[in-house]
Amino acid sequence: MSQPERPRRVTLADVARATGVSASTVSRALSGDPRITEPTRAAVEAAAAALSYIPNAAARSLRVRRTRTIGMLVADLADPVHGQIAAAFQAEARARGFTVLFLAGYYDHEVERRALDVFLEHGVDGIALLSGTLGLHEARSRWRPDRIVVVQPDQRTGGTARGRSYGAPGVIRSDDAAGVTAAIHHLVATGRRSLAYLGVEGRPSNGIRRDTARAVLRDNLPEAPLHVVGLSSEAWHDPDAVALALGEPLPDAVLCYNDMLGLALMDGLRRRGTRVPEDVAVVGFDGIPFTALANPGLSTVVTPMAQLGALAARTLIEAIGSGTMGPELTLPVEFIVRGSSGAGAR
Amino acid sequence: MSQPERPRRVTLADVARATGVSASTVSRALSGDPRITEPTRAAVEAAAAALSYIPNAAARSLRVRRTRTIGMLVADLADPVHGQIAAAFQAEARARGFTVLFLAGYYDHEVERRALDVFLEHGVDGIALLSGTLGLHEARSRWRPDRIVVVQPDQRTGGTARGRSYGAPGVIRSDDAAGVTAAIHHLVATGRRSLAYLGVEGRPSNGIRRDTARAVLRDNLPEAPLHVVGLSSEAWHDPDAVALALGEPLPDAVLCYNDMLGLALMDGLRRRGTRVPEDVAVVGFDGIPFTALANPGLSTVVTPMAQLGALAARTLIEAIGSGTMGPELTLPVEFIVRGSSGAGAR
DNA sequence: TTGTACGCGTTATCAA
DNA sequence: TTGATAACGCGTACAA
Repeated sequence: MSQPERPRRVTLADVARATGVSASTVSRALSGDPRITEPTRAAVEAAAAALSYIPNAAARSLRVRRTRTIGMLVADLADPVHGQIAAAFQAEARARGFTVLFLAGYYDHEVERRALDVFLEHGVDGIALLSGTLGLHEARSRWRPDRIVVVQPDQRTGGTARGRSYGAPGVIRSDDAAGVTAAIHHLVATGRRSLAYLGVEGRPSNGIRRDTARAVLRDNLPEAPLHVVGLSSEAWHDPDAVALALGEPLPDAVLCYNDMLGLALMDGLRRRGTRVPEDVAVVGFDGIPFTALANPGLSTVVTPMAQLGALAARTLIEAIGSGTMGPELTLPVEFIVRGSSGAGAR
Repeated sequence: MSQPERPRRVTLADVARATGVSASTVSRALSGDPRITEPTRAAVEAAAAALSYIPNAAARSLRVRRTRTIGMLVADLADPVHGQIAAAFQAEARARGFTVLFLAGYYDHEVERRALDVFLEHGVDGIALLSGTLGLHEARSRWRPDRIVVVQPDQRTGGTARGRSYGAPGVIRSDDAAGVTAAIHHLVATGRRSLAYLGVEGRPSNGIRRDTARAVLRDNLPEAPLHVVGLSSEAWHDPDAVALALGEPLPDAVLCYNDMLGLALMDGLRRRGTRVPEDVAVVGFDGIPFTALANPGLSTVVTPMAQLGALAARTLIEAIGSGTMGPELTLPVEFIVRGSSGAGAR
């Protein structure tokens, strides 16, 4: 009974035949063309439903040269930060009638270049770059610059001077520098005197966080320069190694590149008997939900992930419609103090 | 200088003109047809590169009726479990030359139905369903049953008898029942006597975990039936409420539907002064990385997320190639004991 | 070994 | 208000 005679897809012509009109009438009726008479439209719609007609997106986009599809290049779908931004992006895009094609780049330049090609082959109407190694500059040299947005780029896009950046349309970023500044101020104000920065090598956003931390600390505590340590992106899987990487003597406060590293550091310190926050204060970055559930809670700079994603989609889709890309947008971050950087005792 | 004169896309014909051959020769040369002479191929490739020719996927798929595209319907991209599975799925698909179109369903049936339509419009070669409310049955009634895989379905797909399931080709699942069984055995064996299950309403996989827990407990501790509590999917944002939901008197062990709930419960108990694991043992489910970093570490049933995703992609793509869908596959889970369910003291 | 001709399913133009 | 026709860019059967 389940003969493999592949059931050829129902087309406009089939609906036309069933209704007794021409294919163009069906096309117009289904696209809501106002000059189709009401009974005709009703008949067409009934037939389309009865045959469960599904329009062929390939044929349409071949004809109209638009796909209502956006390509989003994500560094790593398994990363909660990227996942949250991607989810918000897709939700906003969907609300505006766009479909999102996701590709992961895994911080591999070759993969990312290839992903761009895939987007172009599929004729996307716009492209969103989320983290990763592909610079805005390179992407824009390969395709229409007015249809690419970048979320959270390196500080080197556009000019940047101490957190104030200017002139890079299509860039949606969070104010990492302000977040780092707040964190350092907090640590110094609560009596911490030897600060370290635990970074992740090769992440574009690592640079601005580290450099800002260094600069702010220099302004506030000139005699004790920032101790900088760089780890691999997978380092947080091994808490002991993370704690060990800090070296001796231990600093009394550590700002981490992201929350996972912060959580791993807390665990590593705990395992060697160092108390957080009494001996060492720990601050993370990103504001993933688990920071609130940790014991003690992890102080962190909260990136507005949902807004970043939604705003990126909105900006891109409006640019697709209008032909001009909106200006660079910087969203504020929030620094949340929790137990991991509590003042001394408690 | 940046005149908006849209730079018409380079086509096969353009490359042909530049090379001085016909379009079909270009097509053959670029697709590696063996009967194209070497110098011709080289010339074509040079011209294609020089013009930065990008093939038009819409035109191709219109012609060959294949897109080498797979649609994956994910319940929630922001959920770490789904993100991990999706990432592995995409990686495997990419390695086999397929592009993945992701859509999120947010556990909304209407949205999921619409997502299916989008996939069909785009002419995907296959569909993967990850969690969500859309049953395998409904999906298969709307499209080619032999090109749909489901990851982690409700236990009601196919027949299931105490963890043994049979006869549902295209289903890739983890052995949740075995994981729950191991967890309950562990809790009973370490002296816990009043057990509770903290579930999430409306999640397909909640049923099998809860029912298995109840059945296994009945077999092992008939005099103390499982205390079942159902929470909303967002409940974990409020740790106090989660702890409160357990009621009085507190059970001495709680199995949670997922790790987020487990982490929230630990935090909520801590905030009201209840000790984990001394007073209450807590066990999570999924094995997200944060369980290892929590304090104490959260015991959990580890779902093989990466394998689930990769295997789903492999199964689906092989079915697309061969025309027959492989049998149901159940991957083993691992139960990891950590501090949160330690025996009594420590 | 290469070129010619056709059709995939749609929409837009033009004519009726 | 509706229908016939052409074209979007590609792959392939057939002819050369």
